[in-house]
Amino acid sequence: MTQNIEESLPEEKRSLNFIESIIEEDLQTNKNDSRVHTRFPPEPNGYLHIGHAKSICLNFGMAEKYQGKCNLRFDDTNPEKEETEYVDSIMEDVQWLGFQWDKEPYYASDYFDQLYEWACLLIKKGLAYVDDQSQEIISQQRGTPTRPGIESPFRSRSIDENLDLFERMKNGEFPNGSHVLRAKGDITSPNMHMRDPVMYRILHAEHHRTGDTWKIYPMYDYAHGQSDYLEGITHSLCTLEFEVHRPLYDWFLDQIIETSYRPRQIEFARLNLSYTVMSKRKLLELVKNNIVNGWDDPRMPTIAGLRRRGYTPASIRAFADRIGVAKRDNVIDVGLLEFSVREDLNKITNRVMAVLEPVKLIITNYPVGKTEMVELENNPEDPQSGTRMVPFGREIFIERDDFMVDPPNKYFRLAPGKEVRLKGAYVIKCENFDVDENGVVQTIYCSYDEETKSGTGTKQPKVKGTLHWVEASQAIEAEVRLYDRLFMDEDPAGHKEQDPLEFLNPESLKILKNCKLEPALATAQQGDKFQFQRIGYFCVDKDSVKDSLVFNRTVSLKDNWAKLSAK
RNA sequence: UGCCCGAUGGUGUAAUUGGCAACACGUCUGACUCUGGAUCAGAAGAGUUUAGGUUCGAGACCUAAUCGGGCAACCA
Repeated sequence: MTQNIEESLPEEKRSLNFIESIIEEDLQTNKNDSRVHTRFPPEPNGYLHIGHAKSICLNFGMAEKYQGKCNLRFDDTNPEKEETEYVDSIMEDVQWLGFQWDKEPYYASDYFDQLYEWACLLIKKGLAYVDDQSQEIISQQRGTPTRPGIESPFRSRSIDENLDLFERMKNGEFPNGSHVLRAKGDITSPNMHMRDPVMYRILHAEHHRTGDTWKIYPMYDYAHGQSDYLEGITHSLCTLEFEVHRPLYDWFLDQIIETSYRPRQIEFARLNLSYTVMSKRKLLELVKNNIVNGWDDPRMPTIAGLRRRGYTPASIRAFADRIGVAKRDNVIDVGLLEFSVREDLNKITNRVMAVLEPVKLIITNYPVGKTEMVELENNPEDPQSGTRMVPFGREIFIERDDFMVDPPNKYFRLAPGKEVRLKGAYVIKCENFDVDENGVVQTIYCSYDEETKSGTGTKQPKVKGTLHWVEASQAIEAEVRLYDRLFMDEDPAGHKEQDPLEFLNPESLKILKNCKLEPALATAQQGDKFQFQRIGYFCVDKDSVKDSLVFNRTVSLKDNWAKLSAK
């Protein structure tokens, strides 16, 4: 767990977000005995994405900051949609992000008995009734946002009849859809959610935890606040679309609470990312249509996808920190996410040599058959990381991009007659090159100066460029997958007339087959992260097998040259 | 044409509760560099949606308008 920032910097007054302000006010007034207890309440019906990560960081973060607790609670009140598979992936993702929930995970389904009892209590208080009407009729009677509803003819049933009917619903005597339990709200309320909301529906379905014990299941509105109350939650943080549900959240609580303790629902704006879709439905579409290769495709904004892409938990937490929390709609630039990974990977990742699109380079005056070892720093940002020895020889590979027959003005790399430094080795000068019938460069011929060897200090001519390289005879081959953003439009889901799929980036995945890597990489393990010198950050994909490595590009290095040459 | 919420540089978030707008990303300079990365130094960019009002003083408070978002699952 991360250190409490306020503690380590007691004098520095950090500004508070609106949720922190509320919490600190509650702390000052000793509300709920000055406890802070939050919860992250996913429905186990899909994979978590970066938007959930914001919520996770917020909920667990508030608990950490104020020495409180945070529960993980599965909101499993709809047996038709929920599966154990999702429970497992959600737990994995939360822990991977670096958070640990209080005690064991909780489930709304753990409260089904209590919820049922409270429903009976509401009936006895004359505050709930069984409605025999169809879904369509009930919906019609509810009115519209601009027109009030009308009361159900079953609204005035006797308490005994309601109790009897509700019990028989529970016992499975009725088919799906034949009855519901409704709260007696105000059918004319300007807030649709107060117009006699459904508390229970009949569902003859197999629940992932309670099996076929229950034939009736509580609705979100009825279950959520009560679950918060049962767990001692103090601050129930959720997204803005639940704002209009808050009066109902409070209303249910009013009916059952007999203590001074009371949870409070606070809403914040959900995360939107540019060039990304975020809804479960649209993400599912990408998976179903095989536009991506599963939920953990490195182009997906899912936690699993980001993990496979090479994102670190720390980078996602830093991102969540930077974007802040407020109530206004927002669209965060994906660039900020990318900045956050680069920042972290730059600190922790070892530099290695990898040539993605190789072209052969022969140093004509280097002895035939000779190889030597040169010493390279593992990570200049981390003095503890040490150095390693890398083979160098007469024939090497360099990046095709790093040579131009007819270079523009500010090209710092290799060209006929030009000199460059080979990283960690010698300064070479391009003497000649071969092209095939299409004019594609086949081999580059250079000369080297033995006295320019790195680290010897004997002769250090000023050269503008330094290239990465891999010695040819000992190079290992690998597949490298270059990932880019999935959509070309800033807001792919924001067009009324057009489907997001119309904005797919045809180059979101580019597979390079015969990349040349320095031999030390042969032992790289799944998940290992590196900086490919001068190119970007890469990690070993799960598709890797021994002697056939696959690397994913997490993110490129910031490329000023690309910007320059685009001008 | 109802109710609820929101509106601060390109983006996001602040402004210690009324005292002439700060931070981060991005952008642009320059320095340094055996990664055109990183790092370092600096700059540009908003007068806070609009109109009234309260006040000596408003981004903060009040009223209205405008714009944006949400609400009519037996989903969460």
